[in-house]
Amino acid sequence: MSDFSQRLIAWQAVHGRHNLPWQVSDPYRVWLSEIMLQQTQVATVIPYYQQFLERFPDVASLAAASSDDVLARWSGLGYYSRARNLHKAAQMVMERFEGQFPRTPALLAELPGVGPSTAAAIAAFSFGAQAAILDGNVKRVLARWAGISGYPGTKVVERELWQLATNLLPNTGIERYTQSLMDLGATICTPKKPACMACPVQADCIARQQGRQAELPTPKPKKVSPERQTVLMMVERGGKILLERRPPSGIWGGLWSLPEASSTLDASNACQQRFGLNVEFDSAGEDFVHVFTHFRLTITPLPGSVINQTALTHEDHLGWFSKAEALELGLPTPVRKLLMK
DNA sequence: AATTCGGGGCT
DNA sequence: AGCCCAGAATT
Repeated sequence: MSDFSQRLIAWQAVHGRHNLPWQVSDPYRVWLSEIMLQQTQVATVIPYYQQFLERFPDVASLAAASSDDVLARWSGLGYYSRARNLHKAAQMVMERFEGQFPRTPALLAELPGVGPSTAAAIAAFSFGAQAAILDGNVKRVLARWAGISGYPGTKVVERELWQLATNLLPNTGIERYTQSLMDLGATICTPKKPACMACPVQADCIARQQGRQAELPTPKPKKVSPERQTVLMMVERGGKILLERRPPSGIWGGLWSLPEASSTLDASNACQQRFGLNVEFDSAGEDFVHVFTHFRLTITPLPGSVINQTALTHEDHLGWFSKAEALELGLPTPVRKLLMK
């Protein structure tokens, strides 16, 4: 049983990934990579990671940055609460932990954006702590190897997987073992068509013995994703466009976005009410669909020009930007696409 | 305990 | 057109 970890460690040494840019012992770099990699694939993260490190080479520089600067570097990666929490956590490391990352999973998990699995990964990679991770890769590997059925998002199944992950930990070599689980899930024990013949634990894998690789882990029960609709107003005045900073929570929290209207008919009224602007709108652009995890958003772009300004609006969450200036901001992807056209 | 957070890559 | 990804915070 304990030989599970030894087989994985031996396999990783030969067949694992060894050249990922965050495979270092600097806890700042490990932490940054783990946050970026939450629900995000390695290939997507790499360019963001490198640019982010150039701009914020250490935790002190990140803590001292403005939130606009941090969000701008995150723009396009998604799950923007990660960027807000990252910034807060950097400040917490500076103030509460005197610039040094804490060394235990429990303390690491007190940083915003660091949950149980991420805390364990940071502690294992940076400090060699005996801590179990449980990300999507590990859930799949363990559910198949141990033949655990049931959707891992439910509490019962998740508890069972955590228990198993903890029981399987090796006494030594935690860094390579942790990496081996991620590597196996990413390269061999893949969601579809796993390469079982190349797997170091194929001999005692329950899913393989029972031919249930395609059924495990049990998929999330699917629901129809609702449709939503919005109008994004592209209000121009003297070569600049009006952007609005979104509230800190909810969709696209904290990002700069085109102001929304509930309908094309309401746009003119909305500009008058909210911005004190008399705007003449052109005909609407072509609708396009932006897909989120849990709903589909149909966007109607609506260009318009300011006729006159009836009230002074010097609000902190509003701004006029040239196209070039706007593209430097933290923007949601569909807004970025609209501005680039 | 279930839902809410993005976006891209892959099949 | 779905599915999945080095999940956590919120409700």
